Amino acid sequence: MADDAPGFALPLLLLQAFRAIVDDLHEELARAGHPGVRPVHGFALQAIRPQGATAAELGRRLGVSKQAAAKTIDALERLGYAVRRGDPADGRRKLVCVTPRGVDLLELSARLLDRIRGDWAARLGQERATRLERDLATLAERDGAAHALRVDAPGWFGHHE
Amino acid sequence: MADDAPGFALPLLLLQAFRAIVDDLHEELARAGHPGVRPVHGFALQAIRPQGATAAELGRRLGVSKQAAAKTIDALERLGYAVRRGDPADGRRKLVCVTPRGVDLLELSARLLDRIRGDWAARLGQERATRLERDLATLAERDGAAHALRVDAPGWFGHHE
DNA sequence: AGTCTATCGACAACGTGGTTGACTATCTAG
DNA sequence: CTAGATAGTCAACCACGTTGTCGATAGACT
Repeated sequence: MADDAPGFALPLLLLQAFRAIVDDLHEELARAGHPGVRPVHGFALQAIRPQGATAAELGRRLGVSKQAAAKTIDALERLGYAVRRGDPADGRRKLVCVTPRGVDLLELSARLLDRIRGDWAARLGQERATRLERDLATLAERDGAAHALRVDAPGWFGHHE
Repeated sequence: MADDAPGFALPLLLLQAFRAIVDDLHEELARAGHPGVRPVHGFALQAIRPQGATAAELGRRLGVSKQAAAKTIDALERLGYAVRRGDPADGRRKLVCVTPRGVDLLELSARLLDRIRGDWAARLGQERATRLERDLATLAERDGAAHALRVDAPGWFGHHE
């Protein structure tokens, strides 16, 4: 810290970069026939794939309650990206599966994110782009272990613990 | 993208790194006598400094409504980090000022963030740390202009537009 | 002065998206 | 067969944003 950037710049930069990428992605998704999709949908769809998941499983993967996961699934179902189907092997479970439209969304997102990554890799240079990702992975570690996804957490940012 | 990392890794990495830093910071803040403070408080306090601000100004700086800003100010006041005082020159305005405790929080946060930055700079090397920040700044740009703060936006991430 | 308009801060109502709790149905171990 | 764990759903609640409205004040214009 005896040198240049003050420490508080880093989290700002990370957040801004995250928002820039996600906003860019969803602008293009909207343009490409997926106007209603929100960031959380992509995360959830990713967490469902590839074998499907139940609401409780999805909740665990996303770090939220099964009730919250169920609401997200409701939204995905309403938007046509997922369907619930009963599990013949277990009467309690309802397997959530990604629809073809959901698969299309994920594949399109992957292509767009590759394109976005390609854009800044072109600006930065391939070598620095790769190193940026590697260094970010280092940053993302805490206590040696990778920080779990935890997109969630109402009030994580907000006014109360 | 003909090479290594798939594009979808990048936003994940950015988000995880952001959370890792912020969680680290607030763990230490809690240990150092600021247990109740949340990320949003630091952002707001920063936005108030150095000359103070009214609720409406703060809302504009943070990209939220003045009512939402007022609620944040309520929290800051309750926690002892800010005070509202009437403006003798303008009967409508109530100037929000950072208390000594608030200044202490900001200075401590700055020191801790410098320390956190120093930690990973030590792991990465000074040169790469500096370049990481520079490259992140490039990433954070959209349409040439820096992405505004916009910590806010209920449902930006969530289920509806 | 008087009036029009913009702004401040506050109050209320509402919406979204998370939470916990309770309940039933079903699976599984003993 | 029974006990306990677990799936999903319903209901209540809470946090944190929103918009709408309102009275008070400031400033400009007649």
